[in-house]
Amino acid sequence: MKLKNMMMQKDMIQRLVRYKNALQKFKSLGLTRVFSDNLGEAAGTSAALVRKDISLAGLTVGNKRGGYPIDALLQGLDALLGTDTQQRVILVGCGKIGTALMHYPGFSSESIQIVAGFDNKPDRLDPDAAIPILPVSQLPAFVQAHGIQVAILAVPESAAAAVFDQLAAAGIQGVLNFSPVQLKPAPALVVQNINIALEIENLFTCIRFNQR
Amino acid sequence: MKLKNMMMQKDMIQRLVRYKNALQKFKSLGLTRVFSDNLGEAAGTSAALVRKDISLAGLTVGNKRGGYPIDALLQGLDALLGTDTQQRVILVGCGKIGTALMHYPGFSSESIQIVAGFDNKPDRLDPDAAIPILPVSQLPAFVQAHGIQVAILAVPESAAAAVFDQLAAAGIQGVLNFSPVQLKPAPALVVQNINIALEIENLFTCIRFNQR
DNA sequence: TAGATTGTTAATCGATTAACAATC
DNA sequence: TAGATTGTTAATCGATTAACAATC
Repeated sequence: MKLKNMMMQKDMIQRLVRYKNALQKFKSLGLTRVFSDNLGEAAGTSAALVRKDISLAGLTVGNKRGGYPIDALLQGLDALLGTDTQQRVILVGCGKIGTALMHYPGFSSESIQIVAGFDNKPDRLDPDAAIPILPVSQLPAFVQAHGIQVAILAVPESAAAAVFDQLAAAGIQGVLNFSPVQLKPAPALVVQNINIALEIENLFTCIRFNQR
Repeated sequence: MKLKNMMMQKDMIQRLVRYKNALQKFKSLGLTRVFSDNLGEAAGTSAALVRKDISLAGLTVGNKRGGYPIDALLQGLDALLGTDTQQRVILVGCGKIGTALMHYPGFSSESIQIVAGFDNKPDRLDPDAAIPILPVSQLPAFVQAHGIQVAILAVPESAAAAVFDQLAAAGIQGVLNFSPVQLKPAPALVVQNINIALEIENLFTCIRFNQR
């Protein structure tokens, strides 16, 4: 169960997480084994890459004939990626997008839990709600008290850079950034950007090129 | 103003759009020229890649000494990427995420406009609102009547595949997919996936690897 | 002019794919 | 056994970077 390749980059991690999700789906369907091409299709990659990834991750539980046993592979992936304990997250910025995320049904199924929201607008605060909404000033203490590692950043563009600095200072290690700001890549702080407007612009541009 | 390289892939288009946004920001700051390294930093790439992209896109308006004139470069990019006319989009699935997107402030600034929502739950319908919410059954007619090319897909996982097929059948050419489903890549239909839960899982995994 | 910056070519790097021997 | 599928190595492919001549 050792990595053959110490350096495991974002893309591969992303695929491994996809494999895990796909395997869970297969398992819930009652299957016990998969072939590399099934898994590849389900995860949106090629069979060759599935085999390569599994091999590189040191999870070679495959059988040269009968494919991969789903349970063993899932176990290996869980051990590698971390057991799916509740993944607690805070949400910074409780505007429209933020509040929508607060009750996003897709989270519960992945055992992701938003444990608190933070905002600076007084009328948005609600310290006694099931998911409390607190002033940003209380963020560092909360992060430390609860050992929070990951934050969702859903503040307006104008506030993004400053709030990001506060998150970094508070010891946050991973940020899912919904603001259209290119955050400075502080080392050892993982940032994942989701720029919705940009994605739509890209779509239009890709379409335009398709038409030529 | 011709492409030197006919094949222009998603990544490069994405960067070009980023350059455009960055240049607009620079311009609004009153600047008239930029260097490749400024632009690279603003767009989150390297100076070398900025020069390469600009060259490959056939936009060589640079000056071997004084950098790029912002206006000329913007004009070239606009011609290449398409003028920023209003980019009209429909929204399919008007749950929490959907309604949040409906009034997302980041869209207006990019001249993206959601012109209608579609849903199947009767209590969500609202045909007379500023942004009407219509039954999905009316989608094909609407798409055709208004020449809609791009749809945002924000329906629950269980409905995603079926609705996607309807979109394809209706002639939609680009889909921004918020559902966690790997949609089948119908040719000549561009799909951009945003899987929020997956991104958060990735963050946790990356963090875990950082800590080793 | 001297210095700086582009445009472009060549080198590198890494990721994906192809292919095939091993083997269940 | 024969057939099929993995695990792994070698080949390919493409994207990024490095470097530098051209030149403002």
